[in-house]
Amino acid sequence: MQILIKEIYPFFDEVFSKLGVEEDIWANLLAPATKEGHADVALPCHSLSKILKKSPLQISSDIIDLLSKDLSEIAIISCMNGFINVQATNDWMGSKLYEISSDSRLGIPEEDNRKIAVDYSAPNVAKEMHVGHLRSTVIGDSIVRILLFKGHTVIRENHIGDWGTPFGMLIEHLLDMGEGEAANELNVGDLDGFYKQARSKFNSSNDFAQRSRNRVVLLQSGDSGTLRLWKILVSESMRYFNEVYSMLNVLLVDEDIKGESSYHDLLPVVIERLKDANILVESDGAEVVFPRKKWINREGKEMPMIIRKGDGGYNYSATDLACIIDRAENLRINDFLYVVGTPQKQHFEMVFDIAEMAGLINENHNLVHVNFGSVLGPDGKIFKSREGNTIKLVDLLLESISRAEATIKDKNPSLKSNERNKVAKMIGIGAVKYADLSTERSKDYIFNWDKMLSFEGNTSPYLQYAHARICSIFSKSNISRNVSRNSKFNILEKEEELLSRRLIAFSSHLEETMANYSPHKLCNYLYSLASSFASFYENCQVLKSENIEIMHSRLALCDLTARTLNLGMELLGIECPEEM
RNA sequence: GGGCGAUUAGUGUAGUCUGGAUAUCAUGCCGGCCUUCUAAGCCGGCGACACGGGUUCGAAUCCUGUAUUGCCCA
Repeated sequence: MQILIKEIYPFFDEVFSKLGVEEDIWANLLAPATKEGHADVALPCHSLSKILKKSPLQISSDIIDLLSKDLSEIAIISCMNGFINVQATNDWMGSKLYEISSDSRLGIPEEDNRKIAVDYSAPNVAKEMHVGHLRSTVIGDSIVRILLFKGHTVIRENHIGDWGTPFGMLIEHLLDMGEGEAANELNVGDLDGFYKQARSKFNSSNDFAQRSRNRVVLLQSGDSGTLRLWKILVSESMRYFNEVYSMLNVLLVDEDIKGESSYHDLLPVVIERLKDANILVESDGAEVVFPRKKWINREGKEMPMIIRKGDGGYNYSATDLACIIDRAENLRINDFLYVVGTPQKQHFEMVFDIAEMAGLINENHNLVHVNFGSVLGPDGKIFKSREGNTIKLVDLLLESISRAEATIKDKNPSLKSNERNKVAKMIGIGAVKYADLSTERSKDYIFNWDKMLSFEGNTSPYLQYAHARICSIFSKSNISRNVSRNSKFNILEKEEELLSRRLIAFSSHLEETMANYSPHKLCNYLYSLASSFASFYENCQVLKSENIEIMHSRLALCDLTARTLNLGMELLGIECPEEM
């Protein structure tokens, strides 16, 4: 209830200055109540006890005596256990709801524009997308959507793995197979099959292995014939990735692709910069940098970050540093967000440290590793199929859609089949995405069909269901959604109060969500909103209200709830059907 | 060996950054609610901060030790 805090702040300011308490002592104490049932906003007085030389109980009651008259329009003030409790009045909430409802942004302010790069998804050319890519893609996409909505300039960067030694072997395999045949296989999405065949030939045939090594040299020296073949691999893979992206309904498009190869020309610059900064040293034939923070390896020796290997090949770290130069100096980015798994934590700490040591970035740049945990199977190990293979992301999504479709058939047989197809996609894809987004991102989670597709608990189908029920009310009435946007909110029942409180809190929850790039906070909020709507729905008749004013007020609550759910879900990258 | 993280009802999960009241929510189990807007729902009950020390008026939250566990280290 940040809105309420803002509103009552001046009143507290006045009282505290009378009492002679400095602003920086009390200002942080005024915060949302820890328990929703107690109040909207609370101020614990215990720590003021030493300053004012009185008991917390005495202080809280003194303060409310000085406050209550002035605030009665906005909130009811009470005190208990040394806390001052501030509870918004229904009238005040009604007027806030009216303001929010008449705003197309639902009360979410735009922020001062920043230029932000979000690095996410990052599949590998000629390799299948699996659940490991799911989290990066889904979390990154939600963060992008929220930042855009908040008014920032967002550069999406999809760093596909399109360079390095495996490409020698892949190109040779493509030649063996014949271009047409290979393109075909990649196009139907059998990337893993293609990669595995190449890999097994590489392991079993010395001749093939030698050809592959020669091919890498040709590729890296820019041989035009080789580059042409390489481009076939890249473009066929991209075609396939785009299919997955469109299925997932994420924003990534071809323009967002930044292959490792695109930093190729910058790699020598990286070496130069590190040399200029006097931090590049030679170690075992490799060119390395020792970060300021010490890391110890298995042998107990201080561990450097390798920039360039003894054979002259560049490491990932070099590409990462090149990318930092590009962002800082060409793109002029303020915030760099890396949506990459937790196992890469040490890597990023080293890279960021070195970027700073080399002066590639300064205090105006904000580099954040938006890390996330792994998706685990039912056994608690990295998610694999029963045969021990990695599971293709497409198969996973298709299964989710077909499971959703079966449920719809069962629960709502009257839905027409073409409609059912559309809804099944929204529910099936939404379920997978929501399951991924709704848990605190740094934690691992166990992939569980029954749970994510359940209509009970904190799931996407539950939220979509709440939305569909609201749409159904409007379709049963002859009142349009627009009409209820001009209605007054008249809050009477306790279910209406709770729903109203939560509707008003949307903007502050979205704020918190972005403060540390945690979409799960938005999920939790939307779930609590849907849940308070469900109680309202059971206990407060809308279309059969006692009188017309109450009906219009309730319709307005329904409309605002649906819009909030819809916008919230949109920011997560999930669609809400009107009927399901 | 070094480093980083995790541990909250039977199960899952929020809260931990920034200490505050009776620890969130769900699932599960038990008991209620459909002649009324989608019961894919709602209402009520049961049940947890890994363990020890410290700091504090106050600790799930901060510090520290132990146990268990996950991940990273040319």
